[in-house]
Amino acid sequence: MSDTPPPIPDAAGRTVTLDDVARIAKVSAITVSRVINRPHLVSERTAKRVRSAIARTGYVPNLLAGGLVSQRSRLVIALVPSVANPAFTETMTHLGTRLAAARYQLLLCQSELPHQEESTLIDAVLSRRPDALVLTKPLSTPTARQRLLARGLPVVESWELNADPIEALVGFSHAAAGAAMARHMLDHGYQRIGLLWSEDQRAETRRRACLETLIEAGVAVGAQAAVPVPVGMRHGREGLARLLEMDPRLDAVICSIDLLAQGVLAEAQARGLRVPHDLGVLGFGDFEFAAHTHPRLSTVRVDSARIGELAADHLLRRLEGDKPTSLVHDVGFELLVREST
Amino acid sequence: MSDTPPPIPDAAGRTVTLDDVARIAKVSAITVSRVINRPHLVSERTAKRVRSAIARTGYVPNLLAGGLVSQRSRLVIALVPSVANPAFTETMTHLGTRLAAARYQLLLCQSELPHQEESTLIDAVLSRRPDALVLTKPLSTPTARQRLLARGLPVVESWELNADPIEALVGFSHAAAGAAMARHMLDHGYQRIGLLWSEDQRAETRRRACLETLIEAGVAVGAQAAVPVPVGMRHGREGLARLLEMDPRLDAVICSIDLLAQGVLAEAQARGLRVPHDLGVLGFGDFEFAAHTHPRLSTVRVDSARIGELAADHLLRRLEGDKPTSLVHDVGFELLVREST
DNA sequence: CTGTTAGCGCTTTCAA
DNA sequence: TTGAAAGCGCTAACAG
Repeated sequence: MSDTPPPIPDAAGRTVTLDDVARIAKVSAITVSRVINRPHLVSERTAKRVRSAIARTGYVPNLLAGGLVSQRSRLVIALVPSVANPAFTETMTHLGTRLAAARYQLLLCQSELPHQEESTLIDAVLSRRPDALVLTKPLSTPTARQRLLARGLPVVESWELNADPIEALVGFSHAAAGAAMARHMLDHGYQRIGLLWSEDQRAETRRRACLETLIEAGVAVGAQAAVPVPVGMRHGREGLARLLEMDPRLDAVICSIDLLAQGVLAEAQARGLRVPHDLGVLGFGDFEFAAHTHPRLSTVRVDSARIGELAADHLLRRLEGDKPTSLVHDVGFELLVREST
Repeated sequence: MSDTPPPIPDAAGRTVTLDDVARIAKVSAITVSRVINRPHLVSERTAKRVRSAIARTGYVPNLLAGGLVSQRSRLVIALVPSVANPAFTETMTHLGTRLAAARYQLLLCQSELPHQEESTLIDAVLSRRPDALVLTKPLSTPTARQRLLARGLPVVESWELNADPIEALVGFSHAAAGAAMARHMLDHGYQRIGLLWSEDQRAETRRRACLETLIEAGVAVGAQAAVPVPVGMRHGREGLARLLEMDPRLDAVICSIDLLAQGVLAEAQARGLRVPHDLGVLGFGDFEFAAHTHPRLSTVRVDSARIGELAADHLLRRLEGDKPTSLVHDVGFELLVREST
């Protein structure tokens, strides 16, 4: 059992500190600190000795202490409604990757757990003293907003393009997307359109714009149904059933999100309705599966990865000391016409 | 604009500290601390004054400082491969909810970002001094394991039931699940079975057991194909195509995960194969969509939520000072026979 | 029930 | 290139 080097925690059970390492390497504590954080300030000879001491002791820096004195935690916290929402995964992957490359750690906080109030949650997050925050939706509580403003913390709000960002905004116009969805259906000549929508603020913005465009064009909106979040395929199936009950002659359904569209596809199939011949189906989000359903789903693509990258870039610029330049970046969206419309 | 009370950060731009609050409330710092952390030790009269001072100043505690001295961060970090994997969402929601109820904050760390080495990642996580860790898969690096062991940190490994846990293990036997999947197909009389599998260690464990059971029963495994992670529906569609090329007479396909099975369903449909008549399809995971595909997908259900609850319970017990009782909890699994087999 | 003292582990600042 | 002193903001331990 001597092939793995012995662990050497401290002689007692005490956790190893910078001073312990310093003593072993016969240097001062600050030198050890420099080897870890600013190695270019230390001679290679000394650094080597220190690194060996770190390895032998299994020293792991205490960022609580480091962050307390330096006022930098190298921590970025991102709020996501829940990890169940596939919309944000690409954003988070790219955000995390880019931040990690700059030695910042991204940690995710689920914001839509039961009994969580927004301003309490923000306080809990701020109490960790992150260097920056990423929000996947804008704050609705004024006090929470003020906390961030007061602190001058770098913040990126994302997946939206509302009027009044705290500091930076990376997203797209949900209203424009909703209108584009309507126009697409209009172009394809659909006449009796049903709307299947999730009870979510952003989805609601898309729905309104969509409905307005449809009405302006004089097209009948035969039926509308709302489903609770978090949505699943189940709501898509049940939703189509409800819609068809309200108006059996629907020739198309627009869905607030691909998950619903997928359910609609399944329900249509179960009822022997041919898509797109008997029923056109349009989704939103371009989730991975959308390109591989049968028939393949027409949808709206949002560049989730790019949102993450832009957020990271802004944050990194801010963290390098740049002034809080207010940024509003529209990443746009793209209507993907596949086989379901 | 005077309906929202004025913010009052510090007179200067300095962030508000405990001492500031104490001065305003005319009490000592420790009393403010008590109002926040152990309110039962403070008279209601004093507490009231303090709370009002907190509210007026917008004070947000600094947990870096608090954690440094108290050696408790009230932070639990969970490692998830990536937020893209729906298997863990229920686990994380329930874990987070239960921990929050006990005043612990759960933060998620993505462990499968590019350029992330396991032991480096663990060190980065440990440097935040969390009070506990939850792993969605066991550590493979011996040094990382040792770090945790040495630190005596409460740790739950989950979604597995391997031989040698660091401390606690909540999961199920992937081998048993694989065998059960095979037996199910056998019971239904399938004769030429294809295996579509993702390149993932746990999936591989299930595949082996599945294959073994099939072979023991003397059933032909006509074809096998592996797909890279992260898997998507796309791999399911392409996978069935490859499988059918290898053996056009396949009468069933077992998939390592529901996402693949969903793709197989779509591809079968696109080719005019009727499920389950022409082709039986079995998935794993019982993701939300599985019950709502057409036909509904037979699969293996794992109680993801319960894993999170059990993990939380163990951690909470440990954090209340209990000895590191080694726990191995088998949550089992359930074969859900729906319409695709 | 409230306060005083000391110090957690680290980095900043200044000096050599 | 290295080090000494000071202190970040908070809570444990003890005293009153």
